[in-house]
Amino acid sequence: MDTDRLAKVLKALSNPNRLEMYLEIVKKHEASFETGCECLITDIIGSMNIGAPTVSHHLKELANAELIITERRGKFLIARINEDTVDQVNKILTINRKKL
Amino acid sequence: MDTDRLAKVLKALSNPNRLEMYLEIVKKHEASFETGCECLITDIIGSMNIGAPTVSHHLKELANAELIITERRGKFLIARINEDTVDQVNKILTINRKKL
DNA sequence: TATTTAGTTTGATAGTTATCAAATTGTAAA
DNA sequence: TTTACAATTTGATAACTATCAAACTAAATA
Repeated sequence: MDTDRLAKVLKALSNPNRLEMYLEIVKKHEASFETGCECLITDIIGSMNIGAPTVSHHLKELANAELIITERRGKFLIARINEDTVDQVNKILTINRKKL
Repeated sequence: MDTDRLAKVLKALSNPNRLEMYLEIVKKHEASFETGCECLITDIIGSMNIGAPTVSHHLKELANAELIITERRGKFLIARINEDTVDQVNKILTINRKKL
């Protein structure tokens, strides 16, 4: 991942509401290993203090940055984490300390 | 670190030029374990395609986010990484996978 | 088919920001 | 003390963005 691409990913996470959404999706993602549950967008819209159009906008930003993948489940929309992107970001941002 | 604070840190890294500066400082920081060298801002100003006022502005954003610490060395300015902040950010952004 | 529910699109606005040129400050060297 | 170098401040501008209301589309259900 080059610097421009990384900057775009971080920009997608740089808005407080969007970051909160992302972290919520991560939480559901982590829990899903145990529960098998999926992250319903309708719950996010319900729990946040911003309107549906804004949530929709933020979702698209996160998907555009390839941080999440969205999918329709009948009437609902679900979001999943794109672990690949997250792992790459973490690798770049980690400080390589002197080997002991 | 709460969500708002994290968003601010990520915002500081969300501009391509600022991110490039930051990664440059990290690189010098990592090398310094071997070389003992410090990161001179004058080198960054010389190597980037933006003017000194913009570099100065970006530096302040990075320092404000507590990602770096700046210090005068006579005529020059040096920058150091604030490992604490970086470690905290990484911890939050890492996905906790199911234990085997 | 009519109605409700879930989410999107569009258009507008207020606020933010990256950048530069010009002027300025602080420090060292001649 | 003059000169040169390093970086900051100020003021301006163009571009971007978070948000909302209103209108819309898609899917399920009555």
